[in-house]
Amino acid sequence: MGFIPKPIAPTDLPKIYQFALTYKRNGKSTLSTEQNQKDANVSVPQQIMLVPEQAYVLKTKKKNCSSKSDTRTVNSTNVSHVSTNGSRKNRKRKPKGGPSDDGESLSQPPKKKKIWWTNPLQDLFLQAIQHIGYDKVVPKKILAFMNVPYLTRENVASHLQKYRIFVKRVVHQGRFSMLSDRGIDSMFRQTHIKEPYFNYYTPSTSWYETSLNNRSFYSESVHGQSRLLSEAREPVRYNQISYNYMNRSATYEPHRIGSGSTLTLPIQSNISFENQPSQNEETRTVFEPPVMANKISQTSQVLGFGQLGPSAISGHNFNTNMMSSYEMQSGTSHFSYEMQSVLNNENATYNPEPPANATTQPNLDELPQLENLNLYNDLANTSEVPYSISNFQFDDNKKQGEEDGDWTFVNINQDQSNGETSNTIATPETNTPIFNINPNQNQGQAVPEFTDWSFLDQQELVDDDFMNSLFNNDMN
DNA sequence: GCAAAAATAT
DNA sequence: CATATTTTTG
Repeated sequence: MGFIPKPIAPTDLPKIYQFALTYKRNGKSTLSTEQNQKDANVSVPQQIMLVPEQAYVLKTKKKNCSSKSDTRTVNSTNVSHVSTNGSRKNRKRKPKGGPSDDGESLSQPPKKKKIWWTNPLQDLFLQAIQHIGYDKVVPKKILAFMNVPYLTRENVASHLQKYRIFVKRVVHQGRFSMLSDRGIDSMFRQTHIKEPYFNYYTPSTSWYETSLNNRSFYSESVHGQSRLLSEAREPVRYNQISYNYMNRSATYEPHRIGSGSTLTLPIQSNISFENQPSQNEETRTVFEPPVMANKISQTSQVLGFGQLGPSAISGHNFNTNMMSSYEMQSGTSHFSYEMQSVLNNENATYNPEPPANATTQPNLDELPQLENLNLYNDLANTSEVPYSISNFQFDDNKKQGEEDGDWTFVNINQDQSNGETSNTIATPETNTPIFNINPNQNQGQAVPEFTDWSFLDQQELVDDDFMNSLFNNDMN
């Protein structure tokens, strides 16, 4: 006869009752009218008025003994669970505000409306995380940033929980050694894309798997080589994402910024160092270009994978993965641009601002072009591993995990003292070389030559890893 | 009936 | 607040 939007309120039931009553009396259905509702309100039986409590009882009973017959039972005490699993908790869940037996409970719907995380909401949510910083983000801050009236802290907390689980899963799966927040966010956002034209992803695949398998977000390898070894860098493409998602993702794409975007929301994350594995909390200098070129021997730290063996593990330290986003274009690095933004945000503390006010666009012209950090320019001039330009010392305080197949930070050492460049990957704690990563060199007997380069194909290694080394480590 | 999402409890 | 558990939804 009609529709009652969920959640069903107790006051909706008289209407149903009215329909039934009218039908019974007149032998036909009647749409709800003012008159009908008035009639209903005076004649609703007590049982129906108590339906909310009933429903709870019934639900509980149904779960245990699947008794569906006594729909009239109110306030049954036979609600305790019959646990078939001894270890399982067996508590009764009370609706918030606890419905009492009096009629007052009827005026307070015990259920909250279920939040539907639409794409705009989701975007805002992700922007909040980006703005606050992954390691500092808490529900309350997100809530303040989002400034959506009907959202509660609980809503946000629940969603944040899901987000963190997602992040953890992505990291653990090890498909990518490092992901910028752009990568993570776009993947996470995929889960909430509901528009039909996005639905050519395999429906039966869960959203994160779909995202992980969707390699079109990442540029293909060039010249049949690992991208890692190539200077050519294709821009990340967002072919299948509508413009409003692109806007957020291409945070540092200068030509796109401000060009009629619907989402010019805060683009810069506040990089937090607080949770970095550093002994002190003092602000560290993360950038010092002039030193780099003259280094003979240097070490940087990147994420590695299970190939490194059981010792190369860590917990889910993901704080640095959620850094500012950026986009590389072929041959042209925006890396220095990125660095400047990092510096700008170095001491940023949480400062909730309405998204509309948070559109800080870095001025490209004012940014020093730190050519020494132009990763891909350097790559163009070397046949060696791209992280050779890293001269940041790494922090040895990384936690070590237990499992094989997990990821960890590893040290990548470059030594040029012999006139030749040698690179090794080493354990983070003792800097013990695990293998030689120079294809044409063998760095000593203790270090087996490394031949399996397949892991280099797995991810957008270079920029992220390098960034990671910047944020994690003191300057050399 | 399952799994994901969201709500709610701890 | 983080996380565990339950409920709702698709």
